[in-house]
Amino acid sequence: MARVGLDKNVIVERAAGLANERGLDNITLKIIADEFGVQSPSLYNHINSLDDLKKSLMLYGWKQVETKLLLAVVGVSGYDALRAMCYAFYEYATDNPGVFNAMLWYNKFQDEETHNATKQLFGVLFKIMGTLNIPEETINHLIRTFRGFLEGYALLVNNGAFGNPASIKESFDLSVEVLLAGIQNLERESKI
Amino acid sequence: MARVGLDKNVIVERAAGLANERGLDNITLKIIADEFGVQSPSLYNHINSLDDLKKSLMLYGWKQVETKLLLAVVGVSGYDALRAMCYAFYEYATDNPGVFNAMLWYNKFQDEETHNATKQLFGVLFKIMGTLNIPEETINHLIRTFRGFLEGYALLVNNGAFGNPASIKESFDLSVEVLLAGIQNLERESKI
DNA sequence: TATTTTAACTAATGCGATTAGTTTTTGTCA
DNA sequence: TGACAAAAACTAATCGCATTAGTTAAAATA
Repeated sequence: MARVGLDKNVIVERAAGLANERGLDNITLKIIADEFGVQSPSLYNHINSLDDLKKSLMLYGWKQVETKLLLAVVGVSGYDALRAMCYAFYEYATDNPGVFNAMLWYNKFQDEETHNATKQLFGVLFKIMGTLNIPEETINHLIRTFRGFLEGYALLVNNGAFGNPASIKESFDLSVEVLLAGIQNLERESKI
Repeated sequence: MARVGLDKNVIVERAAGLANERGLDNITLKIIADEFGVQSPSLYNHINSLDDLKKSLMLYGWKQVETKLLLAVVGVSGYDALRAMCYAFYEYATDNPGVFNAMLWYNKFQDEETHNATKQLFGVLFKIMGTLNIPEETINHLIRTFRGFLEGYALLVNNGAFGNPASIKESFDLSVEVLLAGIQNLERESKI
């Protein structure tokens, strides 16, 4: 009955690793508990439920993504900054498929905490697109455009939905250019 | 012990309705069996497992989407046809959130049967983009672009990930125009 | 009409999340 | 230092679910 020194952070981090290895849907409290050499009910001293743990996983992921994306735009501006953020997000999502799934599904938990996890990220996006003379309302729309595409594309990649693996990177490259060119085009034609 | 007259199709259709109402993750064999006034093990005379049922749900969804999208492009061509398909897909995905989830997740079951469910759809997409003078290889990339965006955006909408519901439609409208303009732009600059 | 097949049934297993109640460790305060 | 309170582990038990095995009755077929 020696204490292991668990706490929520440790559990979330281990769960993140397991989710990435085995898939989010395949992790159980039993599996996590075994990792720590502990009985599964013991985890309830640190978490409220499996759903609670998955929500923590979601927040953990968004915080990591935020950090990664903010780093990616240091010293870059305009369309290049947007491009860099797309690549950084894609890299995180495909490197961390389990955590990414939690980020995806648990959008439904959107609340104050979630909001805070991505506050800076939104701030930076507004700044970047602001320098491109895109009005605020349009920026809100375009963030959704990128988010939809990036989450969707990464999800398809992670689930092996694309037959030919060789060209997945090329498809992503082209997709990003299409999005950026589309924004430029609408801007030029003053449709934005 | 009167027979109810179940078969796989009936079960799949009922499961589709339940999934749309309650969410894919919340349907159980018990719930489906109750709907038919039958014990849950009885379902095993018609399906192999819950996973098998979800796979059927995925195929069912893709077939419905195919039909809907093919209808949407009757009498329309070029970029207008692409636009029409985007809207048709989005409508199906948001009208049928449960089935759409099955379509999404069960990409991993990609096999001959799945392939057949969307064969015509791909054919039509190639035809449409072919008339826009887009080379075949690029068409393959662009289908992925659209698929990523459409599935991702619909997923975010279905999960309530966007705060302000009022402007969700506007964001979609703009997103589609960005994509179409992006393709046009790259084409004009001969980058495709 | 007899027989085979099919589709329902009941009973049972096993797994996972979760809860309740118990014991032991650890940290705190007199 | 020693009692005590809090925290973290434990065991035992419940409940709901998917799934399997074996049984019975209805339908289809010969």
